[in-house]
Amino acid sequence: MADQDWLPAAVRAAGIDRRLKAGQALFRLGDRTRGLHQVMHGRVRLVRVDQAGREAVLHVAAAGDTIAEASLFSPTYHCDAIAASDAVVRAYPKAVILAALERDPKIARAFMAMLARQIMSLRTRLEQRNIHSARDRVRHYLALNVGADGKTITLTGTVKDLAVELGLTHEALYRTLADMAVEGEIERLKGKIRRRVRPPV
Amino acid sequence: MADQDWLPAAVRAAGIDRRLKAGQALFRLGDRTRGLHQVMHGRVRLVRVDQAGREAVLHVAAAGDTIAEASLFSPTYHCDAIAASDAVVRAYPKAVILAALERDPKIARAFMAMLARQIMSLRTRLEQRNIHSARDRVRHYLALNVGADGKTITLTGTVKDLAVELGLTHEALYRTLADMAVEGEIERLKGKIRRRVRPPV
DNA sequence: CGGCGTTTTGAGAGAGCTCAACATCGGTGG
DNA sequence: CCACCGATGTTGAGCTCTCTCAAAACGCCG
Repeated sequence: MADQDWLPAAVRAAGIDRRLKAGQALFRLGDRTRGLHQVMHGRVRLVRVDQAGREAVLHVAAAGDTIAEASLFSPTYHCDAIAASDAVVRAYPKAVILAALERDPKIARAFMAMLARQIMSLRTRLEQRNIHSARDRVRHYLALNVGADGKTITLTGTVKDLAVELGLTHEALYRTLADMAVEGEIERLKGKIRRRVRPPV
Repeated sequence: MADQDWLPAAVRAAGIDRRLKAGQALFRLGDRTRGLHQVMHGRVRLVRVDQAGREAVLHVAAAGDTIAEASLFSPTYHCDAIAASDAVVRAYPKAVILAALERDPKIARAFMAMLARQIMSLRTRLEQRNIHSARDRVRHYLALNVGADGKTITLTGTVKDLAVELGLTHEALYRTLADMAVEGEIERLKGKIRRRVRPPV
């Protein structure tokens, strides 16, 4: 989640930085929870791997985001955290965070609000996965990620990454984007997609 | 979430009951949030409806569960709540809840833990939706919902309901269950499914 | 320039969806 | 008590869409 502002200065001071290479694991499912992590630089994927070896991306944390807030209340992590790029992650000891939450209702409230936002975000993603058509799934994504102008979407990574996030194969996504571009529903720019409000007939 | 125990007696006393008929809406996406709801009797579905009219079930709350915890921090609801059966729902005013959370760190902590559990549960469902094969999706569900004996799963509703929760058509689910039963992977009982550890060759 | 990952296009197959028909069960009312 | 009715449960057949496997063009970086 982007809003890490609830972290009080006293807690931030207790953070310990750790450097990760792309592909390196910050923690694995089942590991004992050490505390709260905050991405300082780079990006970290939260994933679960099923027995077929398929990766389900639960969340992609960018610089500023915190990771594993839910694990503060759990003895072990419930997913893998893998660096999506070279990254720097700051760890805050569990006890320090919990103490801060106990002490200051304002901090606690901000934390709860952040958890609540995560719940809403996860529900939105669950809704997205209920959409069967690749095109509609893309439309859903675009609608939720338009910028302030209401028509430009900035891609956070490669199209391949987006495919994983959307739960599509990259081929299917490429084809869908190509079709939509041909039909004038979208324009494809460098690292961006522009939605056209009215596709030309 | 099943754990509503964090609700202090003072707050519970402020609850106002409301009776819903099957299919009736408790609230709709976009409505102004009034507070926290707790299902006293019956079941309530949290759903989002896409433009194609397809319903994505985000959560099914049973008796004792609370609803819309996340909406305490949001001005409007972000999904629909529809009674899945005749139901009784108790509403707690937002201000009362927030005051209790502010006052008592223990309550706050219990609330945070519940939000955290919801996040984990949603992530598990997201993982489930990443499984393509109907059979593997059923297996995933069964594995996560076995009872204490490690092999019996109690169905909470109809098979049709389960199909919706799994994101499958009811036909596909019926067929999958039938196949699994024929091959001896499961046994189907009245309202229950029993997993067989070793399918006979 | 060579290598690697992304982007792109092609062809085929499989799995679930859709439409359709029918069986089954529980409740309701004559 | 039985006929009726609606919803659930069940099975069939065809189709569509995405996945899978394959191959090639492109772009970037050492």
